[in-house]
Amino acid sequence: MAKSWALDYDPATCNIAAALAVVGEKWTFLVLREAFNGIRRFDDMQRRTGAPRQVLSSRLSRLVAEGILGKAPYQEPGQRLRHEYRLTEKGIELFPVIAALLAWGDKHAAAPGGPPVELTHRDCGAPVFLQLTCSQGHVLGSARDVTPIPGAGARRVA
Amino acid sequence: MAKSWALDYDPATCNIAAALAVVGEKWTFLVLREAFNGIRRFDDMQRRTGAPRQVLSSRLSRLVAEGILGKAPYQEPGQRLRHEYRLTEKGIELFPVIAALLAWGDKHAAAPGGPPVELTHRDCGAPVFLQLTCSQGHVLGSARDVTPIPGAGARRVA
DNA sequence: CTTGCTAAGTCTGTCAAGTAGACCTAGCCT
DNA sequence: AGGCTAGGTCTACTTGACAGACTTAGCAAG
Repeated sequence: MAKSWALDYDPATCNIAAALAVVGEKWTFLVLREAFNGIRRFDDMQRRTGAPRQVLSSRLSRLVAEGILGKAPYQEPGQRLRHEYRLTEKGIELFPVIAALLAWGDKHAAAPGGPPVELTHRDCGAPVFLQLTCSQGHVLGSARDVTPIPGAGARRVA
Repeated sequence: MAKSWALDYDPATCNIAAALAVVGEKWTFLVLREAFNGIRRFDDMQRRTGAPRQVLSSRLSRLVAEGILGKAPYQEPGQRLRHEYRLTEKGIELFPVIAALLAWGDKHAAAPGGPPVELTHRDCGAPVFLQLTCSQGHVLGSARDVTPIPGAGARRVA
């Protein structure tokens, strides 16, 4: 690899950093994992993530403020009014991030005994995975087949 | 959605948590981003991520210890011996995580002016994106088409 | 040979954030 | 009235992030 073109561009504009500013904190991903598992209640979240209550409270508020989770009141019969947290569309679109972490974890950080959870296609039941694809329809085998190039919003460094 | 099956299983075994234990810290993703950009030297990393030198030092050591980066000596003519950090195969396989964050950031957290970086297919130049696919060849439109099920390593909660 | 420069760190003091555990509150149930 | 539960908040402690100065090795210029 030659000297990287990236050195000539300003990294401050990178949207990875922007995404991480919203969801990059330690417990946030675990909260999202549980949200994708269908967990919606504070105490279930707390028990399953192990996050301190105060941190969980703060992360949930943040995710609601960012529009990744919605907070809605609901009431079960004979119970008092409660709130539940559900993924919004914006939140659901974070799924590839979670799926990619899961795939990597299964391969490189797995506990013995096989994967504790598997993703399947709702319609046919077959296992689901992430694939790098280009708009010409080629399937890419690895990140080595990807070339990052400066886009419309790129700014040269002074 | 009915009561989640997930409540009956132990979340401690989840490989997402295992992955996050390795790469889940605040600056780690930015370090990886720069690594994928072809940045290999400490000072370039420091300047581009903005991480405090001490934190960067500690994150790089961690990533080397985990086998995600390799530290190799090299020498340019007329220069003294230096070290560079390069992604290992294990590190390269984290690319989908970065790509997923980038895609989400482009859509939901973008600065005006368009994406600062785009991913293209090395062979044909067309834009690259992540696609959820099942082993039957179906392309999934959204996370809603995915059903997580307990896998071989799942443990019921007592 | 002394002084300076650069890359790649380490050291120090300060301050924000995470953490454990107790406490609080509203509504329902007995 | 008293107790239970979900969903928090309060307090005190400990860890980690941070900025800025210092260190070290090797090359180079004076």
